[in-house]
Amino acid sequence: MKEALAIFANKGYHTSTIDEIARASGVAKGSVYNYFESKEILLRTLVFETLEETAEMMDPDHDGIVTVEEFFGMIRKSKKWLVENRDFLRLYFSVITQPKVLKMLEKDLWEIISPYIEKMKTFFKEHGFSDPETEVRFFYALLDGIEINYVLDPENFPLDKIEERVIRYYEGLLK
Amino acid sequence: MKEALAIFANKGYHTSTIDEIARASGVAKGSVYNYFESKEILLRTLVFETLEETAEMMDPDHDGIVTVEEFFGMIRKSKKWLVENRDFLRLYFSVITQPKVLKMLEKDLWEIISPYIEKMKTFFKEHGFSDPETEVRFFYALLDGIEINYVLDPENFPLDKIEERVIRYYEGLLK
Amino acid sequence: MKEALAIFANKGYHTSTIDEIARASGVAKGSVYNYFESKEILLRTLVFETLEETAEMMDPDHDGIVTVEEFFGMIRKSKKWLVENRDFLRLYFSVITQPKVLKMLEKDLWEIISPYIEKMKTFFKEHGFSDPETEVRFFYALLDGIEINYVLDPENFPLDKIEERVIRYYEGLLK
Amino acid sequence: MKEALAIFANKGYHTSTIDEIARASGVAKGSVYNYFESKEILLRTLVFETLEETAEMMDPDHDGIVTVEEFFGMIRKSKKWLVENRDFLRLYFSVITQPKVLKMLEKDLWEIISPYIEKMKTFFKEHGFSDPETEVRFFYALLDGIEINYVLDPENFPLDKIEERVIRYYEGLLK
DNA sequence: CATGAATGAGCGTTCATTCAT
DNA sequence: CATGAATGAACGCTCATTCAT
Repeated sequence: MKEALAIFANKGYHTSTIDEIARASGVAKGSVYNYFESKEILLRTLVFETLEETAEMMDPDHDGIVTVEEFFGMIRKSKKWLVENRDFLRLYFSVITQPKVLKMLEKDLWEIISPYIEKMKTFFKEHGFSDPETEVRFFYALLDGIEINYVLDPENFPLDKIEERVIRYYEGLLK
Repeated sequence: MKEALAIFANKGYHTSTIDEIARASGVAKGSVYNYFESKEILLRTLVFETLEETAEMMDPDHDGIVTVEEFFGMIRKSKKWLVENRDFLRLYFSVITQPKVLKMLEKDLWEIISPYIEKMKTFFKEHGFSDPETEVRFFYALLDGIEINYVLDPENFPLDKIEERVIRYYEGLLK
Repeated sequence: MKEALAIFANKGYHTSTIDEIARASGVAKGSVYNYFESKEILLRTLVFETLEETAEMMDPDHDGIVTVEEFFGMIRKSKKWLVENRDFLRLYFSVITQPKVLKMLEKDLWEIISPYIEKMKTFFKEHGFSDPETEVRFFYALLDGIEINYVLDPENFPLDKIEERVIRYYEGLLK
Repeated sequence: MKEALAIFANKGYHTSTIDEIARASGVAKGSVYNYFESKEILLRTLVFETLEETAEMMDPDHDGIVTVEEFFGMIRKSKKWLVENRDFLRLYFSVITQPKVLKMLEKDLWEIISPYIEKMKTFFKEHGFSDPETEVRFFYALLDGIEINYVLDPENFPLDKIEERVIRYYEGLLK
């Protein structure tokens, strides 16, 4: 799976071949099929496991209430993760923008993501935002936008400055 | 090209076939090759022409100075365009996140986009932002994030509310 | 036809396209079909006309009897023609060695060639060769071999010396 | 490869299809590509392997000196081989006369052939020929001419008589 | 008679998947 | 459970040929 991730991320799903992945992993092509029913399921498994790990790691709260510190902590953790997982994120974006693939993933993706959305909704609500629903969407849109811009041009995108910009912005809103 | 756009957008570049596009367009497979040297060039042409049109249409200023009204006008136009061009945008995102394809497009994309970035940089500078460079990046990241979220889930994404949210935010900053 | 010859000779029949030939000739693709029913017939016509011209030009005798001088004259003329028609000869060899094409040409080729064989048979017979039939075959095989060797490597094949070698050989036999 | 040879020889390289070769060989089309990277490489491999085998088999001398007996033996072996390998030879001639293909083969061909040319040059030199270089060229041109005439019309070409004719000729020269 | 856009059959090649060993 | 040869459906692309203008 490690090799598959690297290859999918660098060449794109359709342009990567099972043969390539097998060779890079040091196993025979046939062996890949002992672990994954199909190329699509390999991708799916790959994306999910990473996503679940990430989600867990990123969980801003482990007790049910998101504090302001946890909120900012999460933003900083996001950035760190982003830098360390460029490859995955590029793959992720390329996958979710492939209509067919999206369909196959979206239900499960939603299950991973929705609890976070709920928690953030509560967080914004408790800090006096009049439309927490929209606020969450706005917040995640902003993060997604930053991620995609970083992933597409990691050399030039001023990630640190943007991070500070985001934090200062929410500091203003949350105080 | 219209059919190609629809098909590429709905099925993804690699999953779409020339035969399909030809049939949908009511011409023979071979005829496609009278107009486009290859599948890749069809895609490229498609993306570029739409992008150039859009860029021109979206130009916030036609005199050299971006006013505050033009800035907000541009945001509103963006939203309108976004709604009307879901298909294209889905294709666009799926294309720029495909590593190989990106390489083939990036130089030319940059040529289309960079003038806008420059203008916006000047705009933010003249309105007293201390780091206009970062501000532009932040602004475009936000727009990209909104776009991608809308495109991936147009039914549920509260585009209107988000638009108002963005406008109110920049009103606060620009007054 | 001139352009077709050049192109067929340089790229081979199957690798050359009608489009290419039309463009090189300064006419439209469709026009080619006003003069030649098909690509194959263009080739056929080409080969034949050149072959007939050549045959006529090469005719060692115009009165029915081949003299020794005419015989040697013909050898010299052959060489001259060979140098001037490398292109055609390469095409010719590539064509007659293509089984399918051969079948389509062989009957007509034979009609062009056989009178010469007959004349040469008589020539050798009258000069005391015990097996004129074999002698003619030997003679033409020798010429063909020289031609093919020259055509395949015109820079290095010592055509002049070989010509002298052949002439001296037959001088020995014919005196 | 056996089937490929037969098919290439009988239909010509460009007119033969991989599908046909696969079917004749009793394997699937895709399997051909497990053994040969491309149609061109299949052809190349085919020609080379046969050529190398032949060259080795035809080697007139195994000790460094070509004797007169070995010389005549080689001519006789040539004839035998020629009769048994009509197919290959037809393919061979059709290949070397295809301009493009020639380019791709010529360097390697030369490496196979040139040692024989050298040996023959020495042979003719040691038997008192004033211009061994030309003599070798003449000799091989004669053989090539015979081969091509035989291959193009095996039913009628008097191969045995020609062989005797050649041998008698060189007996005259070498005594 | 010239044109060149349109056609579509056909081919080389790829690659996910299977399965006998 | 590992292997990798075999499979064949599928696709991009070519090009001889046609025909309406």
